[in-house]
Amino acid sequence: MNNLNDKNVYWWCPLDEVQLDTRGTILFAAYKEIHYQGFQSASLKNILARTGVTKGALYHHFPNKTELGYAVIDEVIAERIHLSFVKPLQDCENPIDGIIQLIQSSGDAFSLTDIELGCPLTALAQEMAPIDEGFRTRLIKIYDQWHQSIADGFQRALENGQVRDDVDPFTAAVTIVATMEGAIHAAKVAQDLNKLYLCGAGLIQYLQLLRKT
Amino acid sequence: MNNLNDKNVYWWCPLDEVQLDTRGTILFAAYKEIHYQGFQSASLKNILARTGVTKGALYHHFPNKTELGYAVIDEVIAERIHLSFVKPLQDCENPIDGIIQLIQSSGDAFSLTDIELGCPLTALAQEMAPIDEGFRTRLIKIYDQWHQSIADGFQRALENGQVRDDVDPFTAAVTIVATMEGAIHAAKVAQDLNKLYLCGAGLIQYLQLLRKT
DNA sequence: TATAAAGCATACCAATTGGTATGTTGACCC
DNA sequence: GGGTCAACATACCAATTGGTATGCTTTATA
Repeated sequence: MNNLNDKNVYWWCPLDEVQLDTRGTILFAAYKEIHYQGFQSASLKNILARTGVTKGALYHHFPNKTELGYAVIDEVIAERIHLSFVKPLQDCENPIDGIIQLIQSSGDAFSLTDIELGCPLTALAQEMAPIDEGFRTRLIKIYDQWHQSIADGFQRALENGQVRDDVDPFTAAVTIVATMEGAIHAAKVAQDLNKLYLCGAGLIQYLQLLRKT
Repeated sequence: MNNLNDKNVYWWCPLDEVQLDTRGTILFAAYKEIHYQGFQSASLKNILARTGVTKGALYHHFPNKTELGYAVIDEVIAERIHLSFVKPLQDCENPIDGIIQLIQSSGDAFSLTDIELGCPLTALAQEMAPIDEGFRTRLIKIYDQWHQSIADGFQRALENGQVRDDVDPFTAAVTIVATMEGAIHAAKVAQDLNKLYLCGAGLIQYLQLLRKT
């Protein structure tokens, strides 16, 4: 089995150097451990060993492993997705231009390490959605916001006559998110950034075709 | 945590009633356990308990858990994906029509149970690709074949003048697979077939726009 | 019919798991 | 200066994990 633990700074994991209090230290280490191993296989022992924090401290701040997982979603992953994919689209005048720009800039930003681990949201959702309802509701909330932000953009674009009349905003939003997550997934399995670029190109072509001619 | 073990027959898991030899019984039970729990959390104890097979029998047919996982990919998942998504496209004259038909028919075929667990290929790839190279190489092989079958179709369509000249066959293939997997993922997290239908509609719109006008 | 090997079954094992119970320390408050 | 509480630290625990060693049948083969 591989070991990526030495690579600490990457796109999904940017706040590695900042000083954190004990709770934050645990939370962030848990996030990294979960991102790499998945939640069920994430080892508290590993988290404690890597941080130097003791078990007593962990169970002082979190009642159990599940609640620690919930906190990771609410306080780390949600913010990360919002910053990366939701916020950049919120104030653009043309959503198609905005998404294309997002695809291109994140294509530049992603390193091979990012691709090796893939999107933490996708990974956790794949693993935990069928198993624990608490995880699922927290994860779907993030997706809902993501979908909504894109759908809102398309709605405005529709009113401004920037996209074809037969485009349904919400349908387009869910499809685009699905393609983006599928793209990162494809690159992750292949361990090859080119797969990401390919899907990016395909998605851009799709978006261009949605413009009103 | 939920328990889906009572639901035995679904799209991803069709050969539940057929008689199997000991090796096949273990393999199939392992497939179901892995599909539900993931590989790392899949419990040999569970597999044995559910099948009535003993540990001695398991370790007679498989040297260890990892090799059992490999066998599940090679002998169960690969075949399942091929039958569901690759073969139906192999002999269609127009790939766009073929894929649209595939989307519609699998939209009908999928039950809520199918969506709850999602695509076994995606799940295993998300979990194991970064962790074990043996898993990754076996999984990427399946994706490669899937991509190639669609790319071949688009290549033919390009030559027949059925799609726009600016369509790159392989780019389109990877993008379409990404969207399909992303669609199943979205429906899985939402536990809602409507998300699947939405993405299906979005993907069909994309495909229609790829036709030569 | 003797022999070898495949096909299991039972019992055991070290290591790891999440979780808990109890103790200690320092800061703040009255 | 006694009391209180948050913030830890240490030690321990039952359960589960994948894996192994050994023994027992049944079947094919010579």
